[in-house]
Amino acid sequence: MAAQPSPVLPERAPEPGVAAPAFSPLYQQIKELLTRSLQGGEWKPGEAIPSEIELAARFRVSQGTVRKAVDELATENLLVRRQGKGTFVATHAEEQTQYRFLRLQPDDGAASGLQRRLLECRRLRAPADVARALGLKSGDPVVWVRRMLLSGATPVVLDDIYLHGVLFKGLSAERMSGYKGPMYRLFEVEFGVHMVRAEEKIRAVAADAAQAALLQVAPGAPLLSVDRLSRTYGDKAVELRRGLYRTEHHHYRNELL
Amino acid sequence: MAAQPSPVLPERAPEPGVAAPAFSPLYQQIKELLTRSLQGGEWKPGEAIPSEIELAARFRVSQGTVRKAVDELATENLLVRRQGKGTFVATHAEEQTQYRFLRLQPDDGAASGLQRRLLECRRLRAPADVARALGLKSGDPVVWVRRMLLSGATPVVLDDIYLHGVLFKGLSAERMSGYKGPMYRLFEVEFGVHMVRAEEKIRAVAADAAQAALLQVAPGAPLLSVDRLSRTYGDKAVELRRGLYRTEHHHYRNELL
DNA sequence: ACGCATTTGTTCGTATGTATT
DNA sequence: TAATACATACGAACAAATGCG
Repeated sequence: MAAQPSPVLPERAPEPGVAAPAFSPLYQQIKELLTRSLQGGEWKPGEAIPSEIELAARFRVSQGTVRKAVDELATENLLVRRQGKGTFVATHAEEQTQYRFLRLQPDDGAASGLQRRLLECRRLRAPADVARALGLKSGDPVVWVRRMLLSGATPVVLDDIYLHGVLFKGLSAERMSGYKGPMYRLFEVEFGVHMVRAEEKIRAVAADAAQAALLQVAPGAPLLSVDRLSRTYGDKAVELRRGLYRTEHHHYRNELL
Repeated sequence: MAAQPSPVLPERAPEPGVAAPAFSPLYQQIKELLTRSLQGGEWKPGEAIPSEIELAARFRVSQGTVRKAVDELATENLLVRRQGKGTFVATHAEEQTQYRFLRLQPDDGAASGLQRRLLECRRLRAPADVARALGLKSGDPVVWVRRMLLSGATPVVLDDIYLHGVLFKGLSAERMSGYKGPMYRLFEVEFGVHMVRAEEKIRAVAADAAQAALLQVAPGAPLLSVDRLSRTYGDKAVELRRGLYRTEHHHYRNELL
């Protein structure tokens, strides 16, 4: 391991006016350095990061300080600790729950078991609202994907997905349709884009004619509208997803802490 | 290391049937003891609990072990740490955000500023579904509250609230209408019931005639239906709340981690 | 099957820094 | 200024889980 002398050192910045932080605890600095390594791809999703001892040596801090930094990254779901094995970069590729971000559940507890059906996959220029959400300029290239999730024969979810055009350059219908497993896994494995968190805005809307036809409900039927903005390392927004959920036999579940 | 007289002692509980943990780390035991003290009312919401040093002495463990237990209770929002002052029991009575559990937001960022209007407050016998949710027998007494939240003159939320009848014995319309501030504060101050967490099930529904009239929308208009089950210490369910939200100018916001 | 090395998990102790009163 | 309380940081030891020889 390289020498890499002390991270940034507290060093009491002389802040006169407003009380800016201007200083952060050692473990926060370590956390920041770890995040940057994740962002830079030094360790890829699914891989193990160096042991706490190694990291402590590399950053010239104690094991306990590394531990606190790793703890926080683990509670934020960027890392996963496994006793006796090591600490691993979180991944969508080997997850117990199929859909980590999908909060929709059948009203009876049963396992979801949803089938995918790909409807569209096309490159187009970003509409104004999509561009704004993804931090692009209006007209910049994006990939548009439309797909459905079905429970048996009945449609349950209609998703319109807009992806950052540059990051997802080679994405095509062929590439998607040949794929088993969650979309976020494909993003990760094929494009090296790992989603770390997301934010959703939920509304009740009435189905218009086209949506009603696709979801096999009456026009005007109430649907749950879920706008999801997903972010990768560094909180960079890379996906905007507009979902319409049928909620006659499913519900969106949320824990309030 | 010290002899460690130990608080509860792991002591291999003789669990015959199911594979229970039967052992838990010291800090988990301390956490459990602290939770029990909270539940028993030894420290009330808003009060300070003893310092880490005192707790360490009381439980015969190190300060670090107490710290870890308190850390977890703080991340679960049961306790609030304040550097230099102490650790306090979380309370709804002195909160920055008015409604801790209400995730509804105006589409433009502006502050909510919702007015309350009490419609009903009555004691009745629990319907089967309410009883089941609250862990009561069908027909047991519950308090039913119906109220609205309005943004200016337009209704936004219609809530039907069912409360555990025994715990909220003296609750009446007079007592509520005279009250400023969030309902959960009233519950806490007047009835000693502090809500620690909740779980919501969200659907899109069509407004029936009565709901439409109250919320001033067309019959059949899409509404967000939010069923919330709130729990106090020990995860005891004490409130079932059925909310109907108008989402033309508001949305339900959720963070996915 | 057994033991050993590795890695994270738990617990203790101590010292020092920062915020509050 | 001093006392108190939480926050940070270091070091050490042992426990538990894992994987390998």
